[in-house]
Amino acid sequence: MAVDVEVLKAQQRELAKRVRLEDGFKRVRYVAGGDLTFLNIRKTPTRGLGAFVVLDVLRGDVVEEVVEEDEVKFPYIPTFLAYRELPLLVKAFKKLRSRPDVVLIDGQGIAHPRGLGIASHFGVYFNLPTVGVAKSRLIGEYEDPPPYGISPLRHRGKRIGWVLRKGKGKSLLFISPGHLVSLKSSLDIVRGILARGLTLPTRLAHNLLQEERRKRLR
DNA sequence: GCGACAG
DNA sequence: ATCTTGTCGC
Repeated sequence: MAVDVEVLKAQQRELAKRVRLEDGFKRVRYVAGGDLTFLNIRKTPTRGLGAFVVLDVLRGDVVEEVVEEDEVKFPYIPTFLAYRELPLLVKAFKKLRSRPDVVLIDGQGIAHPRGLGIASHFGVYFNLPTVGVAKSRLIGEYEDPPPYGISPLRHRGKRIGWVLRKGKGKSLLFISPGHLVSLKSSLDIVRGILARGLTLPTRLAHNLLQEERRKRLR
């Protein structure tokens, strides 16, 4: 039988009660970024690769990289992304020996119908400060931000995140707090990295995965 | 019922 | 997410 989404919704609502939007970090020096890729996206049990890259924002270099591989059986269902990607993200994160101050996850934080995007889910699971960094919108309304500008992401009248435009004619970035990070800090953390001319660790993890994927594809 | 819908 | 090189624009 298929997936019982009602049970998962109840679980998400329960976990969402644990999400805290007060800053729970002392500094933002070691920032980790996590992402996943799949060897064959058309099949649904498929092989997945998960990676984390830890960036030292102060020195501007990469401190640690890890990659893990596993079978991914859960399908992609909008608003239930974590059930597909969290297991491998958890496995990869446990392989890290350094302890990042904040973790960026590819996907939404609280900008989710039940307030529990994958970044929040991951944050509650490890009780660590997390921020969701997505390339497209799941929920919320916003005004198109000007080049190099930002605009708030709102849902039901309240702010749930930010939309950032890196440059002229460039694509958008959807930022939202995951867990133990305030709305303001979620934006400051991301802008702090970009302002130093650094690549977001989520992007570094993505790049690392593309290389690993090509290797194992032959 | 219809359209939207992270990766 | 993936399939895919060069190419147009700043």
